[in-house]
Amino acid sequence: MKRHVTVKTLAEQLNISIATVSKALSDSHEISAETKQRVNDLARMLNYERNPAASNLRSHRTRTIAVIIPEVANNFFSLAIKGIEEIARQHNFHVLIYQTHENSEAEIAFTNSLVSGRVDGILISVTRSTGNLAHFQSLIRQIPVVFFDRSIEIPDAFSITTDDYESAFEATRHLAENGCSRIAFLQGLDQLATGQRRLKGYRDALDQANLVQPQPLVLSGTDDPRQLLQAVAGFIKDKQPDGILSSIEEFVVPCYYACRELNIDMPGQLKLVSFSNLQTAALLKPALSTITQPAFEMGRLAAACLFRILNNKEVDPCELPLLRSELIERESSGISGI
Amino acid sequence: MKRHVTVKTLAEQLNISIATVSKALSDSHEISAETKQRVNDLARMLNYERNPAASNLRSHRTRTIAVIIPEVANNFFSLAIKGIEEIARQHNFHVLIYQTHENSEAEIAFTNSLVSGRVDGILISVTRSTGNLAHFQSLIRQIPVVFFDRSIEIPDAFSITTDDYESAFEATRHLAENGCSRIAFLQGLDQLATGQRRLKGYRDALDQANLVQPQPLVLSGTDDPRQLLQAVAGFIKDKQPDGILSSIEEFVVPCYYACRELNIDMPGQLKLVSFSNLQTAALLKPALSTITQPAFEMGRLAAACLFRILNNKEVDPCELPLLRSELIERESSGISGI
DNA sequence: TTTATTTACGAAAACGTTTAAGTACGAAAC
DNA sequence: GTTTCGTACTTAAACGTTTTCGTAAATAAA
Repeated sequence: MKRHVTVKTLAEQLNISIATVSKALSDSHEISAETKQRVNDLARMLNYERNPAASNLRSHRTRTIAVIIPEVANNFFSLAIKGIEEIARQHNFHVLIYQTHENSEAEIAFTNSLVSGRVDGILISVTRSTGNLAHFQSLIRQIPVVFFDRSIEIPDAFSITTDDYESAFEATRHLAENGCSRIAFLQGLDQLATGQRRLKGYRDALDQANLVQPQPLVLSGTDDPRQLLQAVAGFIKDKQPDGILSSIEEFVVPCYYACRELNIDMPGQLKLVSFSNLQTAALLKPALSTITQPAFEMGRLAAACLFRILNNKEVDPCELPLLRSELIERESSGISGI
Repeated sequence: MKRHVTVKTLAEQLNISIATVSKALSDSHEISAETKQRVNDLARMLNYERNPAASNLRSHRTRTIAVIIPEVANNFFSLAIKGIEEIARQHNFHVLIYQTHENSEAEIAFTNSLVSGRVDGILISVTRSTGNLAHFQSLIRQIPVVFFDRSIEIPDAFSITTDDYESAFEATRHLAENGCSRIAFLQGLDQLATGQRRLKGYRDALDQANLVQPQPLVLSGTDDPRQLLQAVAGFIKDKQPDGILSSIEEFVVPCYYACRELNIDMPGQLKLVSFSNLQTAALLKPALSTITQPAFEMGRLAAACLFRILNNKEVDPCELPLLRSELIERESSGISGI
């Protein structure tokens, strides 16, 4: 095991001080071009890599960001991570991943463990049960934070979201126009502003189409994914909707299975539109109508926003763009048959 | 902005030395129960979080692992990450994510940037074009590395893989038994041992069924995902297979579209089985027959293996379990119609 | 010529931990 | 009664950078 090469090694071999080496490596203007050249050459030759711990400790910068999300194994979030990682790469930053599994206590534990200088900034899509605003109030005062998709309502918080209200409104109207009169809403994000916006879009569209039911047709999400099928099947059997707008992708598979189980023809007896980033939406039977969020673009934008903040550029929380989702009408919400 | 709380703060308030504080926080046997109690109480009260950089620098341990994969936005890898993250959580470790996008130079750059003490260990699923064995030879001597799924052939390297040969063999036989005589293989991992094993399973099964063609029916993957549809459609049109075994999930959507485009009835004229972790496989039209790898379990296992190594437990590279994939026969490889 | 200013570098002090080595004290061993 | 030992601490030196401040020489301004 040969000795690890440090700035000291380089300094000794070149007969200069470690300060000069350090400055040369970070391309300081204090150092002559010639010296920089010599240092870089030797560094390359000896495969020198600066020790990140020492560097972080001294400089209070980590070149690392954290991404906190409910689940990695989800089409939306994995696409978002892809976008985030791409931007981080451009800035030569490292990316830490944390999954909350919709557990808001884990979320708090993660953020707490991050404020002590492990990362320079945080990108977060909160748990569906996140309610502790005070925690985030204090968090965003300690470290740069950008929320994406699932944000919470804090003034001055940076968040990148999509046009939840408009797309839910449009999808609901689309169902109404295609003949649905009992349109249900599968809510997965009850407590969140994101979920509330989608719900409001749905409600307003119902209102406008004069389809408001005496009893609301809204199903709240369950925590246990294994119970989802039963919950959805029970809901459909019970409420007999002829149209469904699902606010999260997780409901899609249960909906399809429930229809098979209950012998319901989709889209004949029941039409479905879902927020979803399924690559196979068009290949399903029937092809799924989706509200497709620009997940990749959201990841990129959220990360870009964070880096602007980290680079001390002016960012106005109120002027962040609202990304547009796309309603893609396919068989599941169209006329029967193919 | 109030002063950050460090061991020094705690030491001063308790009138003990910082060494005692540090040892108390790490539950050293040198410290009395009473002192530990006092330290921990104060730490909690002041929201003390140990500075990771200082800790890493001094202790040469980071409590961080890196995961290097081709893509996050892929059902197999996102499930694997989920498993990895779960195990890392149990050990209170942090997880860094790096995407290579199948670029082996990026892979080398990542690993090089990691050996200088940024992480304690690496989990990697290599690029499909990874060929530089020497690089990995030297890497595994510098830092604990565990390969998963896409491994490379280095003696003494730890790798967690599935029964690629057997499952490819079985799937091919399944196609043959269901009447296919011109069975093609869509190769996505040409250079890798993983891909070679799958190819061999396919070939041996063809051989056994006496279905070897004079001209091999093998399509190599392309680098550009946008060209995949054209490549697949061209291949099918050209070679006229009546059965396809696809070695990666990326070929699935192109296959379905190609069939539509070429007006080929699946499974009537062409049957398909693919390595895949699609959640919607059963809902496609026709439902997709898959070889489903235990991605989540692989992630867990690979991570567990890495932690055994990090904890200096004996691990014999040759005795690592071979995980079993599951062949799930559905409509796409079955009899026509539903 | 004298006095600023600029350029290129060095000395040394951080950054916040961990840990090796040392110490004081009481209890047990002889 | 001395010696040994274990317990519960302290001291001080790392770990490998970055950064502040200082300085000598060279150049420009006066």
